[in-house]
Amino acid sequence: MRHWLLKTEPSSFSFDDLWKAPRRTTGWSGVRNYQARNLLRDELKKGDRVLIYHSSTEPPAVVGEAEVVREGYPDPTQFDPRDDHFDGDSPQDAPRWFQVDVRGVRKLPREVPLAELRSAPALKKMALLQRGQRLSVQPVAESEYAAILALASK
DNA sequence: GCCAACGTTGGC
DNA sequence: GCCAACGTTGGC
Repeated sequence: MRHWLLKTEPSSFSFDDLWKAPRRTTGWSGVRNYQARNLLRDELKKGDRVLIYHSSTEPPAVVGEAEVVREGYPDPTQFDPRDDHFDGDSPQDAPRWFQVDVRGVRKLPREVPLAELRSAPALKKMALLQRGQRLSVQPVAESEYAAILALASK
C-alpha cells in the first residue's frame, strides 16, 4: 500500500464536502496537470491511503484522511462544456484527464498546519515542503505519513 | 495583492 | 527544438 497527498482548495471543495458526500465518496476530478494525471491514472491503487491538504487558505493544513476506492478512470468533467474544467481538446475516445474515487476515512483530531510540517525534522524531505513544489497529487513516504498522523494526535 | 516557481503555448 | 511570453499555483 502506498500513501499520497491530495491538495484541494477548501473554497471549491473541502474535506467537509467529502465527508458530507454520499458514502463519503467522491471522484477526485479537475486535475489538469500531466504529471498529476499520470499518478492518478497509473499509480494510485485501491486501498491506498491519502492525506487531504487544504491549500490557499489560512492556514494551509493537512486536515483529513481518505482512501482510494476506485482506480484511475476518465474524469467526466473534461467533457462537460458547463464545467470549469471542460477541455474541448480532449478526445472522447482517448481521454486526456483521469480521476480516482476517494472515500473519507477520518477527519484528523487536529489539523496540522503547513508551518508545523515545515518544522518537523521527520518531514524534511517531504515533497510538499520542497521549494517550488506545486503538484496537486504527491507521493508521501510511509514514515512521513506516520509522522503527520502523530502530529495530528498531539 | 505580490511574486517566485513552474507549466504551457506558439512563433520561428 | 528553442525560448519568450503568458497563465497558474499557492505561500506569504
